[in-house]
Amino acid sequence: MASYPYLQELIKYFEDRYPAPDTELNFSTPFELLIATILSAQSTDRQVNKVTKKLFKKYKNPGDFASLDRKTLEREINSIGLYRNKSKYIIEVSNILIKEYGGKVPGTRKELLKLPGVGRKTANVVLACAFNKKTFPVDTHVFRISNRLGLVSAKRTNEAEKQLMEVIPEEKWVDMHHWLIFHGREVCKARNPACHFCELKPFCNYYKKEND
DNA sequence: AACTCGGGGCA
DNA sequence: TGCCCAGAGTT
Repeated sequence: MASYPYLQELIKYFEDRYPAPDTELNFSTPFELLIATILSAQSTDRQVNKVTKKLFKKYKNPGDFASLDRKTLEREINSIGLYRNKSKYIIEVSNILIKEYGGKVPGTRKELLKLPGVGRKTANVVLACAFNKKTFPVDTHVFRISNRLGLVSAKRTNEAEKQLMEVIPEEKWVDMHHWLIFHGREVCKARNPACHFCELKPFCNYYKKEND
């Protein structure tokens, strides 16, 4: 069992400083969570939340989306990047859910990954947040920050996923996912990270490397 | 492994 | 204005 020497300090730092994670937990159904997560690819939560708030007032279940004309859906979500692809995915997913899964979101990774527009990260978010399954969603931020902090040493997201699940206590997986994303977006950016502002320097391999 | 989708945020 | 991004699919 791997361990991380600064784990308790890290968790306390995030708990004290960063807002309670709510992005993925705010949706009332697994289906809404799935759609919102598909929409979130390469897009900020502000963009996505703005759209989903309106969208889910008009359309709530797979049936509402399955019969939708693509142009109509595109107009609803065109303030989000990649909106043509996403419209297509959402309508296709909705039809598959109706035909194959009785209108419900499937609860296994294998089934989720077969849905168009659903990759490893989206599947893991749905599994973790809607089905309480043991997964650790890894996106580019989680991957970058967990490597910089030495939580993992991984060249692929799948490796990082496994190592994070070994190092982080299970009850903190979803929180840590959001904390790392928040930290990655606001402070520990891919380029020009705000190290001067970051109190995690003592734990950070990236900072050490840049300053020796 | 590289390329594509894409509007909005930010320098 | 130009650069980049809370991914996934295609070639």
